[in-house]
Amino acid sequence: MQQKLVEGAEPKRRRGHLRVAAILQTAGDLFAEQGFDAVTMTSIAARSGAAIGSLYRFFPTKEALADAVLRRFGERIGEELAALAQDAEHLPLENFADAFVDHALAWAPDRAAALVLIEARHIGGAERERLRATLRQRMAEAILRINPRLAPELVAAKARVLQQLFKLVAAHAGEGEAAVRELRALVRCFLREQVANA
Amino acid sequence: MQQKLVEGAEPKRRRGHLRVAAILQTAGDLFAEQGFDAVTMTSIAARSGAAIGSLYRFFPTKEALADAVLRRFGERIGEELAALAQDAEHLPLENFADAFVDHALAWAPDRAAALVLIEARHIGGAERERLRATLRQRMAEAILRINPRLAPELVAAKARVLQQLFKLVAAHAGEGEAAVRELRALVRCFLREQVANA
Amino acid sequence: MQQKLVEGAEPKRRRGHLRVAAILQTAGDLFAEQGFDAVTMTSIAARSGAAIGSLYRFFPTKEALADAVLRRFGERIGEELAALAQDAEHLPLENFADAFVDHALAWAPDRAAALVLIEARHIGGAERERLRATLRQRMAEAILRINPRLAPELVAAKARVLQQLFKLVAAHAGEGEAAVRELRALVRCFLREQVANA
Amino acid sequence: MQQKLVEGAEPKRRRGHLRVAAILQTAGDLFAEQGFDAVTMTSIAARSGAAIGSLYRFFPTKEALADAVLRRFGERIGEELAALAQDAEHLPLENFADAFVDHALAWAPDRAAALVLIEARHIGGAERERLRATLRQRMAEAILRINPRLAPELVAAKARVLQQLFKLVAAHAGEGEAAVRELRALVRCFLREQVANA
DNA sequence: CATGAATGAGTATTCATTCAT
DNA sequence: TATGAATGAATACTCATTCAT
Repeated sequence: MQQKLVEGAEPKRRRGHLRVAAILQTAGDLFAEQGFDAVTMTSIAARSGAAIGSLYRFFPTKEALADAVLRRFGERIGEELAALAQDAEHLPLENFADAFVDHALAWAPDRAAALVLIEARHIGGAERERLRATLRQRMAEAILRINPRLAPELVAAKARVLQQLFKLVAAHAGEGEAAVRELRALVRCFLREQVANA
Repeated sequence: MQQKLVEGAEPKRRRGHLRVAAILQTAGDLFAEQGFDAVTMTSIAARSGAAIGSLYRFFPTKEALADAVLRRFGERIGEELAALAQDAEHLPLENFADAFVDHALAWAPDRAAALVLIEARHIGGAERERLRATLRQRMAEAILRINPRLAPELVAAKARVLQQLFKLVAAHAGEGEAAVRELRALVRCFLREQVANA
Repeated sequence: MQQKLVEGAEPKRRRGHLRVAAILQTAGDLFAEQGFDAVTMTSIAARSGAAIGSLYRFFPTKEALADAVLRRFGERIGEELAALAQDAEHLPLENFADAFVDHALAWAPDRAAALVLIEARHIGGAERERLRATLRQRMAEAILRINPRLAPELVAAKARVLQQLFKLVAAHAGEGEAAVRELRALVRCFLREQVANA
Repeated sequence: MQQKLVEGAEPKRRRGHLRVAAILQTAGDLFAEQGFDAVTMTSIAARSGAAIGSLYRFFPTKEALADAVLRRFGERIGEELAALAQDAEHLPLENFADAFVDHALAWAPDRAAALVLIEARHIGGAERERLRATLRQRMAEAILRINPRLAPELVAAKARVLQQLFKLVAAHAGEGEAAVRELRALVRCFLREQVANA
């Protein structure tokens, strides 16, 4: 009804950039702790040390903020997984499986916020789909590097499973040695039998 | 609607049971569709044909209602999984793996509500923990039936993985033939190498 | 996004009717005093003795409430003016002019709220247009009764002027004898020269 | 408003004047378009090309700005009406009536902003009263020129009516030939019977 | 002086829960 | 006992105003 003059603009000064980063971090933490709906914009503002008005200068709605959190997560994990996919070529299968598990465990804390937001029905499906597509793409790359002769539709199906395995491993973060050993074995089993020797 | 048949208690009690069941079912459906926070007590009442006041007679708070939904889910899947665990003794490993996958896929719709509620941080951790414990217990039984010589702590670790595999499979519901084949292979792989031959 | 169950429903009990009437009256007064935007739903609730939630049971938005105020005004003044238009037949021209002025002066306080709301850009044009059309219709009836031979397009143009004269007179409420005499003369002048002898 | 007008002040002062004029014009337009409350200081700044901070240098509050808009309108229409009042002496009654209607129609767009602000209860009654007094004064002058023998209190009452007639005519801007003819007749009727031959 | 980022009180609206009928 | 009208605390979002740069 009225032009949203600068709303949602990129911050122009360093202080703005720092503030945006702080807000995103805080928001991610809170979303992970309490879920999308339970988190109030006021609480995000308070915990990130910003005024409520400042929050809205950078993110015009709560959903836009959640979108941004998700996007930032997508960018960061996208890069990480690209590097991981690279490893699929150099590393022996066993070592790659271990690297895969290590990555998943390391990312577990950050995943929490992303999971909450992906599950939340409020978040624009666009951002969600983009993230999903990115992850699946990375998984497909890894699989193709391990076994380049696989048919495309098989790659797709296996990429989905591998992606779920990433989630599965992350869900075990902080469970102790025995659990990690089981996970390593499971991933190796999958990579050996369903990818390498498919 | 009917007031005093013969002596009151019995028919009333039955009516009450039916009403409670209807409410639980409706609530579960709505939670699955829209998430815990998005569902209003009013909408649950309306869709289940109860008055809002009646809702509060049976469940003193929204969280209590969610707890009850979760508990009912736990009871039902607990029984199902007990039966599944039984099969572990009679069936050859491959067939058990298939049965496991079939069960997980069949339960997928009902899982939706449970997942939403487990994720929701409002739900009393008690109910959540009880559900988790039940499921893990059933998984442990199945594993022990496949390989009774496993050490208890190993059984526990593997039960957790198996439980996550149940979730992983359920997450693939409606994904098509190729996906299901991958899942069957994955579960077989796990059962053969990490349970039977551990 | 979710069914608005009973929201905005007609009240079913007497208490509800009284409450609705009180709210409409209060809202009209406040709108007249302070203008649409300056009035808060909270202040309407407080002054009418209702809880804010009760306000929203009957009127789902602030605009809906304003619409209702406008509609009630339209209904009441519509009836009044219909009676006035009747008089155009029985009364001599001079007396009708006086009656016209008297009516306008009597309605002045109620007009304030209506004017504010008609001016407010938020109010649904539908309600506004309906009110305008009603008033113009009554004016046209009066004019036709005074001079039935007038061509339709002339009637329309003169009805608009007469309607504005109604407003003009109302704007003079509380101005004293001299002013009223001037107004009576003006209206007579208009009716005699531009309606009766046109 | 002027601080120390010795050196360097001139070009700055001129720039300031231009800027102030631009702001007043923009503010007037926006108030007319959207109403007092709906217009934001930010939007006025943006549309007038000024920084929000500059806006507040010239006008300490939103109401002060509205006051200034109203004052400027008063000054301009005051001059116009003074010229119109002059005509009352030279022109025959009929021609003066036509000039009156023409002026009112020509001023209609500018009136919009003034009307909005006069209606808005935020505006200091002082400015409002001053404007009203100016207009009534001009109308009284015109009336006295037409009929110098009228008693002062009659002049006052008739001036009020004439002022309302100005508003009434302005409200008909853009209504077509037939309407304008009616208005001319109405004004002539008033001037002839209630002023010239009173 | 000019700028526009930051502030936070204030607003419409929702919904879990209570309680009079 | 059943009902659903009433309650009001809580929440997302806006915008006049200030002040550090």
